[in-house]
Amino acid sequence: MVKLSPIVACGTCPIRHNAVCAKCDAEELVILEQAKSYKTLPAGSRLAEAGETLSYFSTIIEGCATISRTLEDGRRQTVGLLLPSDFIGRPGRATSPFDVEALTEVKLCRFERTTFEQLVTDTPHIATRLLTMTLDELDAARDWAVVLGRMTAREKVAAFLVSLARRQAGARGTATAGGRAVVHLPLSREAMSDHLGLTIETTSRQMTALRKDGLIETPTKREIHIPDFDALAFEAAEDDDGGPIV
Amino acid sequence: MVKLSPIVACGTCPIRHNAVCAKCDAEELVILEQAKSYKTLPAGSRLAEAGETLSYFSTIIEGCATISRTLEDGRRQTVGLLLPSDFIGRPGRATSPFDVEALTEVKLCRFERTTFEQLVTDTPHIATRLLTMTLDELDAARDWAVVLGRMTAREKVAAFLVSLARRQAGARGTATAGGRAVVHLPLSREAMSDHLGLTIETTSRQMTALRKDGLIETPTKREIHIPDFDALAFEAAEDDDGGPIV
DNA sequence: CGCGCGCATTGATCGAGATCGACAGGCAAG
DNA sequence: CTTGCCTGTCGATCTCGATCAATGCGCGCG
Repeated sequence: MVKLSPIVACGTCPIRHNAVCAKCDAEELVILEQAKSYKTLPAGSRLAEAGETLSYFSTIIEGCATISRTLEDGRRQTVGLLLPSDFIGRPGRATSPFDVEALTEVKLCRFERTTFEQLVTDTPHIATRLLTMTLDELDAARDWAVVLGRMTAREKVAAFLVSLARRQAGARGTATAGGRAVVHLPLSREAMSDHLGLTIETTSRQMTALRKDGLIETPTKREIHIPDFDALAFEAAEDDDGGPIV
Repeated sequence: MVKLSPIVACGTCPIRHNAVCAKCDAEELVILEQAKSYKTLPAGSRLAEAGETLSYFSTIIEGCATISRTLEDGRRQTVGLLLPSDFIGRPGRATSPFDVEALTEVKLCRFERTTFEQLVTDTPHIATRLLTMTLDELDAARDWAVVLGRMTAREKVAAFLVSLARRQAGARGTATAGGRAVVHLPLSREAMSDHLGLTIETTSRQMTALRKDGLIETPTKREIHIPDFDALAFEAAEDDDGGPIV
């Protein structure tokens, strides 16, 4: 029986593989090994284009990418942020209705889409694993809709930093609640604003305001220190369930 | 082999069942028949409360419900709209991070959650079916994030009416594109505003503005006629893929 | 009937965030 | 070094949607 723990270490990749693991199911690994390849792409690469057929599904090993849509008049909204261990691909679907774009250089562990699909068909319990991942993404997307629909600019920025801190802390296995936290911003102010539904000026102003209020420190533009994590989380107007938001 | 078509007619319910069908897999039906029950609940009923354990998963047969979150200070954001044939339940999870509330009287076809979970475990290809549904929900949630993040009040209202018209037309099997369309609003102005991330006043004003511009007609408050569907869709600033948005 | 109540609409005003403009710092090319 | 470009920050002003408030309207009920 395959393990369904959220992070599955694999002999080859340092990061979880979302479907298979050498330790639990050798046969599945064989199927995917022959279709697996590593690839590094520079910042700005289109990992997927809305409507275009994907050749590969991938796990992000390093770097950061966004899922976004651009309207005809240029307005852009990011609807998802992809960090290491996140999966790019929609089992059962060859295309995506959104663009996926690398914000930084990204290292990918790729699988040929058709082979991956075949694996899902042949070993149906893997669909259960993918279902769990998709439900997590759905929760995250809906959480973010609350931020987009009902929060002020200050709350949006705070919520973003808090959620990013949680995800990065989770990846490093360090704790966040209570004390200090450090966030590395893999996004430009523009990319942040696209995610928050704000302009870059407003995002910039809110960052300055949070700094002046002592809620964050900015040694460099891309590095954020959070002296009191709970205080920043309070600014984000979080409700009862303190789960991750991005 | 179970059919994976989007609508699966069942001998008992008039609406698709998302997992089983008498015509394709008798054994699965037996498992669920013993756990199946019909229930009608009045408007305002809580079908699920954030964090509370669900006893049943359900398919909506008639009526309308929302998936929403309420912040401590009272701000509310609807993150999903449930119409007939939609499914309430998260396979593999006993709780939901959001509230599900009936906006109108709803007729449900319910399954005991534990029995349903057992069915998913025992017949793994059903997980594939559920994965497809969840990916659709994810797309819809992200589509709506674009509306919440980057659209004006007028565009939000237009986008909502257009998406509702598409869903209702799809349920009735009537065409929309090109000509007239009729929408029945199952929501109050307040519920609409919660969904759109607006206040009721702004929603109301935009409705009158659309009426004065001849884009909609409002014989009653809950009935909307769309004389030129494409013209309204244009107001919604739709981009390339004209898929459903809610 | 009149009354109260809930929902929707409309008006007047306010303010948060967008917009427009200017400037500073970093950095690569010349 | 200067020049140009890109990103980020900050100021001034405008505007869209929120807020506060009043009115209309349908409906059940005493």
